[in-house]
Amino acid sequence: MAAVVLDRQSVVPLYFQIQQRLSEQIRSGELKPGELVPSEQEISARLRVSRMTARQALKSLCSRGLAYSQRGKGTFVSRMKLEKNFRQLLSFSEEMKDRGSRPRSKVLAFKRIHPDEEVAEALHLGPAEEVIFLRRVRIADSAPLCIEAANLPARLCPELLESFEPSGSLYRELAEHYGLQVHMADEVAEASVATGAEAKLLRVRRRSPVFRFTRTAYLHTGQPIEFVESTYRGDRCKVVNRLTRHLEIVS
Amino acid sequence: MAAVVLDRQSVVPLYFQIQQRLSEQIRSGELKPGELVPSEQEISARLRVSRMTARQALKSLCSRGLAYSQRGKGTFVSRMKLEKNFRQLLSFSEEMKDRGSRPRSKVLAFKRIHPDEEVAEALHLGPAEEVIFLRRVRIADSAPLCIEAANLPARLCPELLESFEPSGSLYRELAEHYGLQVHMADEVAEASVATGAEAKLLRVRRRSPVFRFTRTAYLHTGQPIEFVESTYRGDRCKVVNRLTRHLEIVS
DNA sequence: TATGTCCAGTCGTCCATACAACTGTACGGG
DNA sequence: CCCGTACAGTTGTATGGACGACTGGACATA
Repeated sequence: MAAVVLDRQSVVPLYFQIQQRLSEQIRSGELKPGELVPSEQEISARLRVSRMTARQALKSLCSRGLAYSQRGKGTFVSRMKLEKNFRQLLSFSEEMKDRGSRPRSKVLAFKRIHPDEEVAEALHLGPAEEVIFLRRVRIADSAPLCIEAANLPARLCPELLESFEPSGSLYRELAEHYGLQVHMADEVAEASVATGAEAKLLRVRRRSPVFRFTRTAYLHTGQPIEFVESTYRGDRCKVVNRLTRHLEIVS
Repeated sequence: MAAVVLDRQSVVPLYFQIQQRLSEQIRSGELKPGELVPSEQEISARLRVSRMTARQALKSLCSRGLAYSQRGKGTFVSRMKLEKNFRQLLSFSEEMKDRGSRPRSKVLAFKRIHPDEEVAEALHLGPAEEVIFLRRVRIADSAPLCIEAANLPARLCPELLESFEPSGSLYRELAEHYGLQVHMADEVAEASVATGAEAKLLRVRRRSPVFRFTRTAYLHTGQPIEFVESTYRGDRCKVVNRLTRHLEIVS
């Protein structure tokens, strides 16, 4: 494995090339869980990079959960299950594509409205600011999966009503037309049962179990871009999460 | 705000002191959302630290979601709602304490058993390895909140049956007695309705909405330490999550 | 006016080095 | 045999410097 070559002309940073190399070795099993990963010094010497660069590569490995460091001992490959498929922020369309389904939508409403207080608050709207409102039934594998009602600040996507085909992917439209990249979201999930109206739209029996989600999505600046309320069929979805124990140092 | 003093003798790293200082200024409103945070150079000059140290402070601010950096422009205070109360990995006891309730437990079972296949798989157990099994009804504010069934590898906490008072905090026992720090967990949540037996234990009506959680907790080495199945009353809990859009660079 | 150029400010990457703190092992003295 | 010391290897922190890439504005030019 020694015959490593870094491309020093590449636009890809050195530390990232190193991190990719190590990731591959971990995934392929060349480096097994619990084993020692090459030390900072070793990487530094072997690849002729400074220790700080080697260190940056190892740190990004750790932050991705593939390894962990112990002061005085070294850096080891994590025994974690997998680092895949854990709850990322995906749009409905992306999620379906991931699962190999073709997403479809039935549009119930698509208009510009004055939001209620909760929405205005969540989106940090000024008084009298309007939102684009989009309510859809989302369909996967020919059966309804959820009812979704999204609100977006009209100020940030003023031509959405004209340019967007409302059964398509909203996130893609935002990215391609307005350069708006959704970066993260806060989500609240509740367990509940379907109302009569919901049951009809979702084609389940009344009082069937459902998830109710309330989600606020943000750009990387922290600017709120979307507020969504959705109701998912309980029999067709699970919520997968990775929780970390972020110990606050209390000084 | 210039009269800043860093304690260079402290065990607290310089970058951390700087980060704390900036966090405070953001929280107190001295630095407002959207505003420019002191640049790396400015911090470096003002506090007489190297630029790398200033940089480390800003980076940790960003990773905590309080700020974001833009190449060529600067580092800005995030417009994010708050950075509190988002889903950390907390034990039941910790969570209750956070909310100001006194947690109680009714122990239904506490014994050493041979696990079924699902549990053995999740905990990476060898053949014939045993687990400590603990099943409890968790009570908050004098009313049942959930039923929780935990499995721990007996190898890692061999004396638990003797030393642990099973209505207490399991995580604290693990930390204090065995030096085992839970670091993260993967969790699957489903929306469902209570069975007759569950309804009785939770004191709700049959077919009331519930969350079913399946959680595997890990040490920072990735070693699985706990596998829990629990059923929460849907009317008494919400799941709050922060999702990030972790764009993989595809080379 | 419109356009292109230059420049200062900023973050991203990378280098070489140094010391502190911690771990595990080897060694020697009691 | 037990215990402390010394030492080599590792990560954590910190310094100081360098260059590249990008942004935004000032300025000159067409």
